[in-house]
Amino acid sequence: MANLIQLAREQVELLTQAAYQAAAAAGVLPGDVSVSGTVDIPKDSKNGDYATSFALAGAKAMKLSPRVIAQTIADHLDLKGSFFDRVEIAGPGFLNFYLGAAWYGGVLEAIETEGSSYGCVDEGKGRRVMVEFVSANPTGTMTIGNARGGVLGDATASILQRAGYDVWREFYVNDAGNQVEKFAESLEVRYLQLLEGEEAATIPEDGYHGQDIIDLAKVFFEAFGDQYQKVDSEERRNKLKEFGLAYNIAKMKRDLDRYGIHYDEWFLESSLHASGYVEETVALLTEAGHTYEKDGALWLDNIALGADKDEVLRRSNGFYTYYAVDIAYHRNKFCERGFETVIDVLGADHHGHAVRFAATMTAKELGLEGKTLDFIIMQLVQLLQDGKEVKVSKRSGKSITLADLLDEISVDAARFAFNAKPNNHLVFDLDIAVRQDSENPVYYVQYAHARICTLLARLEQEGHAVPAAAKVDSSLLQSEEERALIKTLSSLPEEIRFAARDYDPSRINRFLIALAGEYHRFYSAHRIKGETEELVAARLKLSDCVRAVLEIGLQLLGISAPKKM
RNA sequence: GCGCCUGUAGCUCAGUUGGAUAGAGCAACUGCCUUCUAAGCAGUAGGCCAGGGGUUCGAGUCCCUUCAGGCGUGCCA
Repeated sequence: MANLIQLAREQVELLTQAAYQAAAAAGVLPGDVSVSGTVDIPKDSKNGDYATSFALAGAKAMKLSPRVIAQTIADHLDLKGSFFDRVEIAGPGFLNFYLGAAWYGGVLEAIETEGSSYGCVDEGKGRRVMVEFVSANPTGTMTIGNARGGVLGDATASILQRAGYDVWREFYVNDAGNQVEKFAESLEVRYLQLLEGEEAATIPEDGYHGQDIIDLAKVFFEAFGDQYQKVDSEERRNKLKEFGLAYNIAKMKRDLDRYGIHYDEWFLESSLHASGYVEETVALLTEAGHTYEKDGALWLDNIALGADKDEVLRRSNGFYTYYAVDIAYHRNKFCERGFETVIDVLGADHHGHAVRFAATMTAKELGLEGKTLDFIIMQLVQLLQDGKEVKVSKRSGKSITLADLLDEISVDAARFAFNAKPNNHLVFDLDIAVRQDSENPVYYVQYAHARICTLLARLEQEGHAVPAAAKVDSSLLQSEEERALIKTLSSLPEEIRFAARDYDPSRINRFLIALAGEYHRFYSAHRIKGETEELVAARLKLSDCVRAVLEIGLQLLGISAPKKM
C-alpha cells in the first residue's frame, strides 16, 4: 500500500527539519524555534514537485528574511538516498524540491507489485460501515433522480472498500406505513375502474395518480380477473398491496441490476413492525422520558435533544410514523447488526429530516455512543429537455424513469455523468445526454484504455512484451509528458483517501480524465515502436501501468474498461 | 421569517482545507492522419472568482454582511 506522494511529502518535512537542526547546530540559524511550515505540491511543476513554506513561516520567529533562511536550509540539506535530486529557492522564500528517477521508478514498481489492489489505503482499518442508498419507495418505479443516488452510494461504497473499510450496501424497502396504504387504495380504484368503468371510483387527492398505477392494475387484472371485485375492501387492498409491492420491488431489482448496482441486503421495513422492534424502541424512549402525549398522539421531545422541533412517533390513530420506524431502523443498524459507521445517502428534500434525526439519535438510551451516523445529502437533479426544466414528481406520476434513461444512454455514460459532487446542484440536459458520443468525457477515458490495450497487443505480436519494473530504467522516462503521467499515476492512493474522507467519489472522475489526458498527450508526443530496446521497454511499462490504473478507476465507478473501441 | 445547500470562462465543473501568474472539459476559431486507434493532439480566444467590508506576509479558499437561485420547516415518506 505504497503512497508515494505521502512518502515524498513526509520526506520533504524530515529533510527540511534535519537541515534546520544542522544549521542551528552550526550556529547559523537561531535554535529552539518551532516552525510549522506547510508542504505543498505546486500547481506549476516549474515551481518544483514539492514546496515548503518553512522559511516564510519561520521568518517572524527567527527575525530573518525568508530568503536568507531558505538559502541556509538549502545549504544544509542532504539529499543523498532521498527521492529528490535537487532543491531551489524561489519567490519570497519557498524551497522547491525536485523528484529524481528513484521516485518515478518506485511508482511503477508499486503499481506492478500491488496489481489490482493498487490504490488501497488503510484508513478504515477494517471498520464496519453500512451505506444505505436509493431506498426508493416501492410504490412506484425509480426515476432519473435515483440515478444520482445510485452511483453516489455505490461508488462511495467502493471507495470506502478501497480505503480499508468493511462495507455493506443496503436498500431500505418502505413496504409498510401510510404511503403503502395510499398505494393500495389507488390500485384498488384503478382495478375497480377497470371492471366497472371510470365512474366506479376516484383516486383521492393525495393518492397516486400516475399511469404506472393504471398499468399495474391491469397486470393484476390479467392475473386474477374479477376474482377480487366482490370481496370486501380490506381483503382486496391487502391482495393488491402484496401483489403491487412484489411486482415493483422485482422491477427495482432488475433496473438496479442493469445499472450495475447490487446490494448485500434489501431490508424490509415491515420486518421491524413484525418483530415488535418499533414498539420496543418507542417504549425505550418513553421510559427514558423523551416523549409526551398531546392531542391523542405520542410525541418525541426532540427539542430537548437539540432539534428545532418535536416529532410525532405514534399518531392518534395508533399507527407509528415513519419517524418512529426510522429510529428503530437505525437502532437496528447500530445495535443489532453492529455497524460502527452508517452512511445514509439522501436527497436534499430530506435534509431537514436528517438534521432533526441526527439530534434524535444522540439520545443516550438508544445506545449509539461511539458510533457515527453520517449523511450524504445530494442536491436534487434538475432536468432539462428542449431547454426547459422538467419537473419530477413521483406522486403525480410525471417523471422519467431510470429504465427510460438507460434505454437512451449507456450505463457507462449515466454512471459517469451522475457521479458528481453531492453538494452541487446537478443540471442534467437530456438532449445532450441522449446524443452523447465523442463529447462525453467517459469515452475520452475509455478510449485511452482501449488505445493502450491495442498498442500493447500489437507490440506483443512484434515480440515486445511488457517488462517487469525491475528491468526498467526509469531514468529514461524524463520527458515532461512521462513525468506528468507518473505523477498522476502516483496520486491514486491520495485520491482514494480524500474521496473516502469527503464521501466524494467524483474525485475519481476527475482523476480519470486527468490520467487519460496525460496519456493522450504522451501518446501524441512520443513513439514506442522503433525506439531503442530500453526505451521501448520503459514506455511499454509506463503504458501498462496507465492501463492498469485506468481499469481500477473505471471499475471503482462501475464503468466498463473496453479493450477496443 | 428561520435553517441547510449553491453562486468561479458562453455551458458543465475543478481549485489538494490559507500559498507563487485562478485551471480543465465542452462549445467557437486555426492547424495536425502514407508512420503504435484522429472517440486523439497542438494552438488562439474567453475571468471584477455574485457585490461590499474585514482577518494577515498572502484570500477563490476563513469571518461578517448584502443580493440571487434550489431545498426544507406535515399526526407524509
